[in-house]
Amino acid sequence: MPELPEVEVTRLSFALAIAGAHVVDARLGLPLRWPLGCDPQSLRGRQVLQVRRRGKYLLIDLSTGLLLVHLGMSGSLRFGPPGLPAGKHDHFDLLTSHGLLRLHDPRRFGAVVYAEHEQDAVAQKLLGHLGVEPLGEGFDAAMFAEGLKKRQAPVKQVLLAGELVVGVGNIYASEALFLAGIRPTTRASRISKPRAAKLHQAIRDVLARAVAQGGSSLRDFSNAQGQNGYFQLEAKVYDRAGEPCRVCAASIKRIVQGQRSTFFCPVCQKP
DNA sequence: CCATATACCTGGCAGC
DNA sequence: TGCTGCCAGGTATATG
Repeated sequence: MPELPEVEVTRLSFALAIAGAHVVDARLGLPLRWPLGCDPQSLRGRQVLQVRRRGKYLLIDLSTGLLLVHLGMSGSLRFGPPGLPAGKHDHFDLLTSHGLLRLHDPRRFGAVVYAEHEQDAVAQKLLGHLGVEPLGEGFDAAMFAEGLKKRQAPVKQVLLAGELVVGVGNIYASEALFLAGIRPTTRASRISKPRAAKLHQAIRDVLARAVAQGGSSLRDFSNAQGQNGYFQLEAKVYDRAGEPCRVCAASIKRIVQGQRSTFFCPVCQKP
């Protein structure tokens, strides 16, 4: 479900409210993608310092250690008053002095992982290979162009891999490639420097705009306060197979790349 | 090392 | 109503 914008929107919606809280209790539901890695009750008494984001991971810094939270395909976080009984898909609760942080994740591809330090092996196995932050200073057009040159895979799959740049998932990969006028099947290595620069800008634009719109709320996404996002209302190609391109009216195509759906305009996007 | 396939899991929906 | 098959926003791991 959540790509970088949804994760960032989630973070923004509860980070300030939870900062400074003390952990009163924690509980697990059914197993998630990876084990927590500690006894949830051992978190009692620790203070929540801040909530950061790295790619699609949320990092909840505690006075000792940190929690890495990933929303997988169907996860969402809620932060609100305690007391609501856990539903069948609520698989992690962090009860704090400021409220209850709850992970709801029907498919359980998400995870909450405890690490003593961000540099520890458990954390680095998940974070260590991640590419640069697309909305940060380190996302440089020239470096991005060079990175693309080294990859033979289709550009869409290079974006999804997250080793060049993080946070671009299946929706925003299709959207960014449309904005850049690049066919998703184009080999990354064959993208010229000017077109790479255009894609670089398109990625920044589409992600920043999606954050501003509160993310995309396909199916069940909403932020930690339960509010929906509106980005999907302005999707140019995603999930629009057979519908007219908003620019040239040609029929939007759907193809499969690496077992994932890709959408593009055959006229606006050149190989 | 690189590129691609597989596995994890539940629910919604179209079609019969 | 209920069955079947397909689809879904991710990514570590296995395989070629």
